[in-house]
Amino acid sequence: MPNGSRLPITMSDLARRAGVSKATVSRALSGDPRVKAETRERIARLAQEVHFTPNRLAAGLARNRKYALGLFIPSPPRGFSDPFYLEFVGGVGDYAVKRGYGLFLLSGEMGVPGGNPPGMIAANSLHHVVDGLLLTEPEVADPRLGALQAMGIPVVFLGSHYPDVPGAFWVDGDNVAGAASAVRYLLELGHRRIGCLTGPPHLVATRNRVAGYLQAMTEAGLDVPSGWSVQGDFTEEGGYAAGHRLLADLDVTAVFACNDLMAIGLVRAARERGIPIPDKLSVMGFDGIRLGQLFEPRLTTVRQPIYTLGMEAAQLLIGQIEGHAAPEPRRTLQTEILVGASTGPALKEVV
Amino acid sequence: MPNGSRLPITMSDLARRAGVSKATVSRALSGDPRVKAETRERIARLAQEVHFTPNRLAAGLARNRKYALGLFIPSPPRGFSDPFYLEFVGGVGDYAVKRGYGLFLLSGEMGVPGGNPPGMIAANSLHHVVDGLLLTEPEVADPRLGALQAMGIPVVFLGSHYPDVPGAFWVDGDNVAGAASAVRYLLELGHRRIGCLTGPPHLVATRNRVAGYLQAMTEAGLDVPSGWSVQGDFTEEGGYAAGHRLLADLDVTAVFACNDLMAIGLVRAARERGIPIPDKLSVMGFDGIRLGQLFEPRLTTVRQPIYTLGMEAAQLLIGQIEGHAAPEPRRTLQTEILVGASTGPALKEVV
DNA sequence: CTGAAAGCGCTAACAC
DNA sequence: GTGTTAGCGCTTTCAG
Repeated sequence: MPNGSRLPITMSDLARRAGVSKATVSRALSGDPRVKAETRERIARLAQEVHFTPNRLAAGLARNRKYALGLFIPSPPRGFSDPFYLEFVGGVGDYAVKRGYGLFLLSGEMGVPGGNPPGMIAANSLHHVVDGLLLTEPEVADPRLGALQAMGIPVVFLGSHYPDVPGAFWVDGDNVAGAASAVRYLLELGHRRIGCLTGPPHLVATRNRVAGYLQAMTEAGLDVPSGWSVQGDFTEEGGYAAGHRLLADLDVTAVFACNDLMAIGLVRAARERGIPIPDKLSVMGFDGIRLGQLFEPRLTTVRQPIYTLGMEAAQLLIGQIEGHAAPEPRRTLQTEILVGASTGPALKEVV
Repeated sequence: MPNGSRLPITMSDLARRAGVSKATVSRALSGDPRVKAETRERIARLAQEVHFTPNRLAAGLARNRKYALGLFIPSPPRGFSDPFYLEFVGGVGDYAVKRGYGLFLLSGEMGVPGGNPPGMIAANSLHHVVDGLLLTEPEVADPRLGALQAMGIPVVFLGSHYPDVPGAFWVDGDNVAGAASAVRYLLELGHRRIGCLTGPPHLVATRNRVAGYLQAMTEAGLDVPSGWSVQGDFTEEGGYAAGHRLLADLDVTAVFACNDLMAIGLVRAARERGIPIPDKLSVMGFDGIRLGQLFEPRLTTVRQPIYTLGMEAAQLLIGQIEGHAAPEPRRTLQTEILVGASTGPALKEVV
């Protein structure tokens, strides 16, 4: 029980008991330097005693604020079912609450400016629900950004933009460098014929990871025949299907998959074709999801610091909402390689 | 852009344009039968035209409501990382929004009545944030229920209670019957020596699934030596460790694991011990998570209708909040068996 | 059937 | 330093 009575205690109650006005209580509690230190402390103590907690809705109404961030659930099949997002949500949530914000779960398409999404919230009532939005999976020339900017709603993306949008805020793992480091790791193992399992081309993540792949290959002076790249869709099933296409005639000794789920699908396809992993084919993923570490064989992958990304995203968003200019509206965090059992040295090639 | 101007249009604006009072607009929009049908329609049409959306915070303030449900993230390691919860969240969210509620993400312990949770929200400000709570993973004699009831906050659990709490609301898959059906499936395959990989005894889910296991075994006239049951903790690692203990001397031909994650760990342990699955050991899980279907071998399991559970949970909670007595404050949904490749016929036993 | 007016709990000028 | 007074946008008596 927060207090003796049934109804929660209000600021007026507190003011009455403290023998001051509501305004003073409000100021005292918000640390306004104008109230005498002594009164401020007395009020603070009293507030503690009676377990007073301000009503955020009322405060929000008066200040035209919601004290809530909206978090869009990525559309299926990826969704939160990608354990990756949980960690992200954890980072966002922990930081948001520290700053007095709640986290609203949203979903739906909201691709079109005026369109009402089918899912968890109507785009036009976003104003009344949250102060700002956290979006995931940016697309190339993402239409959501412009729509939201036009509505005047602060947005931070988990994922960078392409082409670059001047006013945009985002946090991201270093996809290009991460992918390049993955390929370099495979190169060190002696692989030369390295394929790439890409994602949907409209996603920025795909673009950047493929760019990293090509960059590392080029650096190594290697040619990349078009047959070495096949397109998946970031799902396990997609990786499986694309894997079969890629492995139809086994022209590569290693594959860099643009995410872990596809890597897993690829392994399944390889298994069906009797290709032993990692003996005859090395497979590397990207993300570092837990499933990859439970999988047999444990996936070698590029791990992103997703909890931290969540914290930073929330920080950026709240900064934008509260109007203190962010020193840098974009943050790129470094990735690291997680070595599993899905990669191994290249066979000596018999030329 | 929701409307021409920058600021969202308010009810007063609408009233002015319609040439009526705010009160009438409010009544018209809430379908109050007292307003003349014609005026109501005129107002509704106008509201459409100008893209009016009521401010839920203001409405909430006036009616002492938040129009938000709180959803507690289960504590790690299970968390949302269990893909299962995504589906649950989807069900909850879709229903909640249909009824005009948002979904707030919460986390933290809040085990103790007065205790402030470390996570995403302070227990004592719950009142100001949500109208009701959705909790998962009920424990035997769950302390949270009493604390929340004392605070006067409506609660619905995903999972039944034990011992039964009269005022409690919950939805659940039929754990007892589901577990029993799993065991019966193994019996049909010819297994007689069937082990059980249990969960933490303080969870109701463990209790019920083990009860179902024992029930089916007893029905079949089979004895259950204590060595056939080992305790896990609902994680993959726990299943792996417990699996090694269980398989140290292979006394069973099949194992029913109380959830999929543990079943996966068990398979890993069996693999390490050179026990082929399903040839020498059949393994069955519970839940029907996607990971189990991606796993090699695909897991035979008991699938719960979790999206539906989410819908029903939200329905129960909103009913409770809005004060219309639920016809039945508990709902048990049936499970179904998903046949994978982790189970097979029992070896003829050489007696 | 509709309007006027009083709040919901808090914040923010503006006084003093 | 602190109190007074208006609101924030909506709901809800109470009149009429």
